[in-house]
Amino acid sequence: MREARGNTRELVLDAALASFGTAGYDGTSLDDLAAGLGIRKQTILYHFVSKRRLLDAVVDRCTGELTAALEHVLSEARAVSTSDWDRVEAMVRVVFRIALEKPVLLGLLREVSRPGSPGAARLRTHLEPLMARARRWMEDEMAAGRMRRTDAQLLLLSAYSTVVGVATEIEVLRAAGVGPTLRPVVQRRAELLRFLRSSLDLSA
Amino acid sequence: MREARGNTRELVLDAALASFGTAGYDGTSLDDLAAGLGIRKQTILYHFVSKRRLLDAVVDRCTGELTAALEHVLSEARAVSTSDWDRVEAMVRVVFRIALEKPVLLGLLREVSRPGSPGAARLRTHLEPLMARARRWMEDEMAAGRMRRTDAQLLLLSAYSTVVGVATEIEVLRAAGVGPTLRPVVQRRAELLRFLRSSLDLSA
DNA sequence: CAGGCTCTCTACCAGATGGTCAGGATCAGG
DNA sequence: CCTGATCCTGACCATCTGGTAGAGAGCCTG
Repeated sequence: MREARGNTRELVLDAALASFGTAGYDGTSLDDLAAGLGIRKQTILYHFVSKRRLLDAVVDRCTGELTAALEHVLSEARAVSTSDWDRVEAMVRVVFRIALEKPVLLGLLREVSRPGSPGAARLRTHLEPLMARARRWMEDEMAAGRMRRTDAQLLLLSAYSTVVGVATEIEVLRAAGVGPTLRPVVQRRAELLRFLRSSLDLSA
Repeated sequence: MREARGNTRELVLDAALASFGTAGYDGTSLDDLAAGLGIRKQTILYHFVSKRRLLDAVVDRCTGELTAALEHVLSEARAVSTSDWDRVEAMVRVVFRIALEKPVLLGLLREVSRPGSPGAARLRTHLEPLMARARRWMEDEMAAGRMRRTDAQLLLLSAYSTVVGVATEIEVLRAAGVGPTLRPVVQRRAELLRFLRSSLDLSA
């Protein structure tokens, strides 16, 4: 029996992302995952050797998407505008857009960023270059006197967790029945930007 | 065979808190939990009927501790000072102190606050009265013109998630090897207070 | 001492879990 | 038409899971 595809891998990745992001890694069974796809568990194992490697593959794809989106918006912003603040704002916007369009991705991030979680290490190795790059940028800005001088690493981690926190909050709101209204999201984004701006103390 | 105690229940609760907070609910097995205590799993089930109820008990105790600490600091602050802002600040301080002293508690909160997690409902029922109370207070403040008029529920949820986010961040820092230095924590707390102050727009 | 209560244990179970193995179906190329 | 590669599956397995049944040990009370 050979179905239409070639895309089974992708389908499995999608389903795995959804399940890992909502039920968690331990809360996901290969049998359930397969059943949801009308497939047998052995098929999953054929494509991804083990459950652990399936998680790795999911993390790889997601961080890939994320960094690609960030790269894209960065290069675009660099082409159009000269202001550093515009670039920061663009990045925040893209993170929020992702959070709205693909909420499961936030769930996965939450699941996999727990210290001690399988895949936490992998996430870190993927995010490390981004962090390093941002840190270098901030240190340059500080050296040039365009940014208030503080601990770049700390501020960066703080900004990261705040952005992710706010984005996650959207999910909480949705779960609390606040509904798909866009207003609170926009409001929160504005507040966050204000906060970041004062933290960074950028001369716009 | 009867050992020295009567405190087995408490020991199990402690261990369960630690395991649920780090490995998660699904990632915790009663056998491992028992083995860590030099005990058989059936003893755990004797005290807490089922794994699910064990989680409930852990959540109950933790939210109990938390609300007790908040109540305490609130009543104390009310006795000593007259300023609303002092009370807010005192509450933030107590949350940070808890986060530093009992980091596992944050882990549990993180685990159990995931939408769809078992015990999420229970957490909500425990936190609801606190939230309602805070909302009433904020609405009073707004009515009296001492606070900028916005969506109280939204602002509250935002403040909650920010506080918890920052407190959790301490754990992330610790995991990243930033060490038990107090400086970043104090710095973050100061930033957070500044942020809350501007959000609330309290006339101190 | 008898009998009950509290606490912990051994023994056991049915179901689910991740994973292995061998084989069946389909297709491309020689 | 044969062969090998790709993709998928049924049968099977060892292990672990939460949970049950029952017994025995220490303790208190009548």
